[in-house]
Amino acid sequence: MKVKTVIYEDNDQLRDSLELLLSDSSGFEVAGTFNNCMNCIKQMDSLLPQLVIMDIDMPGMSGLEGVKQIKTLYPGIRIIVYTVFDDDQRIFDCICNGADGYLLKTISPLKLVESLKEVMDGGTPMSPFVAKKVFQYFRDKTTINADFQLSRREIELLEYLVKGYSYKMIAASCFISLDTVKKHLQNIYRKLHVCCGTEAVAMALKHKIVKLD
Amino acid sequence: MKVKTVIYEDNDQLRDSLELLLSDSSGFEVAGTFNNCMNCIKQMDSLLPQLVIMDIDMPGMSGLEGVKQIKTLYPGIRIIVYTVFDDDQRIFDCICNGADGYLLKTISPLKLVESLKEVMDGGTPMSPFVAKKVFQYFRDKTTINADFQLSRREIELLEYLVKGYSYKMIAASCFISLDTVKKHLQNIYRKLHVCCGTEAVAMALKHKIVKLD
DNA sequence: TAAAAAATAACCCTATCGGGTAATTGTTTC
DNA sequence: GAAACAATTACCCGATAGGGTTATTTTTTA
Repeated sequence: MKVKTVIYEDNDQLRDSLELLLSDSSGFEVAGTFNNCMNCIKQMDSLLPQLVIMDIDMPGMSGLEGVKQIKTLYPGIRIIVYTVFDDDQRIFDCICNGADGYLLKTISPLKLVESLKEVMDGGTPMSPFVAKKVFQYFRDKTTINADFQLSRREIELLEYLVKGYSYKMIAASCFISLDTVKKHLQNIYRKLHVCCGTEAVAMALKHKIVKLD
Repeated sequence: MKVKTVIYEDNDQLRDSLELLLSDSSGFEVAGTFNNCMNCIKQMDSLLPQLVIMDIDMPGMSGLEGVKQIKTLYPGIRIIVYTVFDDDQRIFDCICNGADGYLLKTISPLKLVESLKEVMDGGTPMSPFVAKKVFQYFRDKTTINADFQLSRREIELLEYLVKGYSYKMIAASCFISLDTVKKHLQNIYRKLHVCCGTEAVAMALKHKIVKLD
């Protein structure tokens, strides 16, 4: 049983090359090729493919929007983004909108076919450069950039503040006086270099001093 | 020039197999093999490898800790995590601590050697299952879970609040009266189901209504 | 064009916030 | 054992936050 595939690619030559490549490759059957994805939902309705190869930069509607629409209505259809763009924004947008793989056009035809097979096996193929960006993203996002030298007690009070507790509620929860709460918060604001509670909450969450569930 | 490699793996049989596999493979040279990574830094100091293959579950010190220590002192050494564990926590911890690849032990010897070559070419090899988890993580993390029906203006004011602006400062920045600011924030608090500014900031950041840089 | 929603503004009022100053008790750390 | 630090409490005081009520204008939507 061959994999029913639809190709979205606005470059005529490349689109024909892709069709030829897949027709030659045992395992794939090209059900349709289009130079834009403005009617992608209608095309999905009528062609019911198992796999979509999607370019990003196309006239009318971007491939990103196409991925979003198709995945919303047909979450089972596998979508491989195939593009020249390697910037963080587009990569992460496509992933978040449901792409099952992200391949740069620098990939060899052999690797491309391998990747298409991989995605039909439930895998998530991506170009090495994309994989690197994804790993880097995790490292950047989880690195705690600052040590504000807050004491254990101060962090505890800060957690209550993030939860939206008033000074009075914090005092009751910690079994300490209101004045002590004020003193602690005052020290916390000084250490965080902020001047009010709202800013302290933003700072605490930004630097992951306290976590949200 | 062969790639100088060190192997950390507490299963004696597997460790020997790995050494044999890499010795057979043109391109790699095993500089040392160990059944724990308690002295990994000293071993790095003396062996100065280009590549480390790291198991996670080892006696004494976990491979995760090993990755962290080695990457802190020798960021240039490539580290491939090679393990049976496929849970989110361990995968993401290893990535965040600097692993350059994450391979499950279900991988074939051929693919393993390919992946080691890939990482030395600057790539980031990972098992298909790991790639899937990573993509899924992005989708989960960026999905906005709630629609609070805030107007454009309300979101604008909320952004100022997150920055730590006082009501008065917001009024000045938006060129509106203090009373209008109060009214807007009152509506915002009602829509977010919170009762004060600090809680609103936490809610706004939690649900990504506003972003931090 | 009518209705609904968003944005604007004013007034009143009280609880809370948050800074300053000063002092007492335990705990670490050197 | 002295010194430094963390945690605690108290008092004073002014600015701010935030709720209630009412009303006008502008923009959006049906």
